Amino acid sequence: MKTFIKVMKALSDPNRVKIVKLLQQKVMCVCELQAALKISQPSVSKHLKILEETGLVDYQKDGLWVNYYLADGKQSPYSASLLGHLRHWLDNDPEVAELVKKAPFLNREELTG
Amino acid sequence: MKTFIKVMKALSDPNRVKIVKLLQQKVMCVCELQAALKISQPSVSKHLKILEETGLVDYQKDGLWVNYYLADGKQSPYSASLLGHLRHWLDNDPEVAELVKKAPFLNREELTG
DNA sequence: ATTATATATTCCTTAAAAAGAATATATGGA
DNA sequence: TCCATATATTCTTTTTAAGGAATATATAAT
Repeated sequence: MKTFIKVMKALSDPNRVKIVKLLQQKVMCVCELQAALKISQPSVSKHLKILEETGLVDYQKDGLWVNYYLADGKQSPYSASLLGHLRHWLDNDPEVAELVKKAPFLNREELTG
Repeated sequence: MKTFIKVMKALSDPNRVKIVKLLQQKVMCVCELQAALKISQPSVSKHLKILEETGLVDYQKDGLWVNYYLADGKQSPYSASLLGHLRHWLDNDPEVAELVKKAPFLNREELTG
């Protein structure tokens, strides 16, 4: 029950769902997600931690950058299933569509200059 | 996005998830759910309202009693999908298993005597 | 070593959710 | 009409979650 609730809670926040939809487009660092979502950097980091703890995202460090990407969901069947559905769910949501459209142009080099 | 978040939030509470699992067994009135979950009657009513607003459960009045049952989920693809998964998810959860086992013996006549 | 910078953590404030007690509503029966 | 009862709603309190500001951590470059 606990792990199920955790996954549901993780996906009960619009910003976290947006992060998932953004990571479907490409691997992103914290600063790129921050730029896309227009919320503070600490807030992004905290959301990412929650997503990571539920097996929805994973990361790999690369120097100063931390690259986040969607997990394979093997950690729980709930994560795997929801990640699967979210591959198409919400694609028609205006806010999500907007973010997805801009995703390719997010560039950590430009953001950090 | 809003309806998706609503469904996720609705299923982010253990008592509401338990209600869903109980209603998989049979149609139940508020007092039967209350007896099963061991929480207050107002609390059960409020949980049911949340589940109903997200298209997860529906009800039919029968005199003083209100019979709740699982909705067909047609209200949203998210509800439908989650209700589908929950038909087998959590069946091995100890708490859920216990509730499910006792469900057949919940009887509104005995509870209300 | 010192500095710069990307990210994580802590702290605090505010908002949202859950619980029960008390109360209201509605239906059925005398 | 009056009473009993199943459920819904309101009110209040407590807990949980989200946000940003400030701070800490870690890595890279000079």
